[in-house]
Amino acid sequence: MGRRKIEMKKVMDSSSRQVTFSKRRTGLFKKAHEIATLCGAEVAIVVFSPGGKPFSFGNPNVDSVADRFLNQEEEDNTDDRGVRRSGKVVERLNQQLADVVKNLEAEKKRGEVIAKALVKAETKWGLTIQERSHGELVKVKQSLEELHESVKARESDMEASSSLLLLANKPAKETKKTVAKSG
Amino acid sequence: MGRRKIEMKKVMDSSSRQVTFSKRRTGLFKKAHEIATLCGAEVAIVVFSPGGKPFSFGNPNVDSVADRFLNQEEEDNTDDRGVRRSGKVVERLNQQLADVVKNLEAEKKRGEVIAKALVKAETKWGLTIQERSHGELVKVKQSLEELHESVKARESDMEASSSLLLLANKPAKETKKTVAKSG
DNA sequence: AACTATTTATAAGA
DNA sequence: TTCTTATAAATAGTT
Repeated sequence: MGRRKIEMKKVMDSSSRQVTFSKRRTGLFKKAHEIATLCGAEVAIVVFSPGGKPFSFGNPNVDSVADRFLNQEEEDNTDDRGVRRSGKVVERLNQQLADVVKNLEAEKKRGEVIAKALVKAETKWGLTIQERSHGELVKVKQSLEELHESVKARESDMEASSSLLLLANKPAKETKKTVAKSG
Repeated sequence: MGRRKIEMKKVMDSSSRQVTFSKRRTGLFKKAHEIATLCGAEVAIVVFSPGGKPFSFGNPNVDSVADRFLNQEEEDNTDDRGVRRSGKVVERLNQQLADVVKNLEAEKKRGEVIAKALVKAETKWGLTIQERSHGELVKVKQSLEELHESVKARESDMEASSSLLLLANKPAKETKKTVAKSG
């Protein structure tokens, strides 16, 4: 779209590649803004420049769109031809997933409320937040450590599951070993 | 860009709004593909149509770009002048968060591999994998989701704590800005 | 950063 | 929906 048509391959000159990136990023984000405005669509874009710098566009914002996408990607279990794969299993998993997500959303909100309250309190009373926040930080740290432990625990679970899978995958029909463990 | 210039406001006719969306989504993704190709840029786009249907584009793929973006944002705690905000505490917390997130990512991938393999196995062998593995899969997925959400919850905590810390350290100047961002 | 000659994207229309 | 086509926009090369 300019003085000449260009080949659709990587621009080799690093300098003009950067220029092209800047121009086109602007154009891309403009288009995104337009489709959002014209169609009431939610959009999120993340781009890394050739230099590795991140740029983002979001309407209403990147995070909310990303969350929405991730949370419902689980529902999308169609294959290339748009045919729904394995019914019940996926369906059940989705159900459980939905439950968990629901619970967590609630927790998340609770956390936000508390955080905001804290900040407000500080603003209003000018209290010695430092001490108070220190307590908070300690809690966070503890939680993180617990989480870390949790992750480690899960790792063994995963390995157990992997083994299971390997068994399941083998054409073997005789090896009816009692597949134990998971919790 | 067409027979007439149109106002940049929401198209009121639901039908033509859908048409506009389709056309522009195509164009948007094309542009994204081009900037990726020409500049070697990584791009991820998620769009929800006015009807609420999700569409995505990713190069190399949505998830990897999203991960890169999210992980990187956690690392970026510099202000406008490139000065690192609040020192050791936040730094440590960030470090820990990064570790956890890292673990999570690994878990997630492994989980996906297993899930896919399971589906394949089922298709290929027509075995009653379903029953055997169902319990396992459920547990794995559940664990992963719990873990994921836990991490998210922690992130909220982190932000809250960080806010408090920042307030406590209040250097007087009020600047936002984090990463290049528009929209 | 601007400036255009061209190429693209796309609003209407079929 | 898919294709056409008249125009508006984006942008490659230039200054």
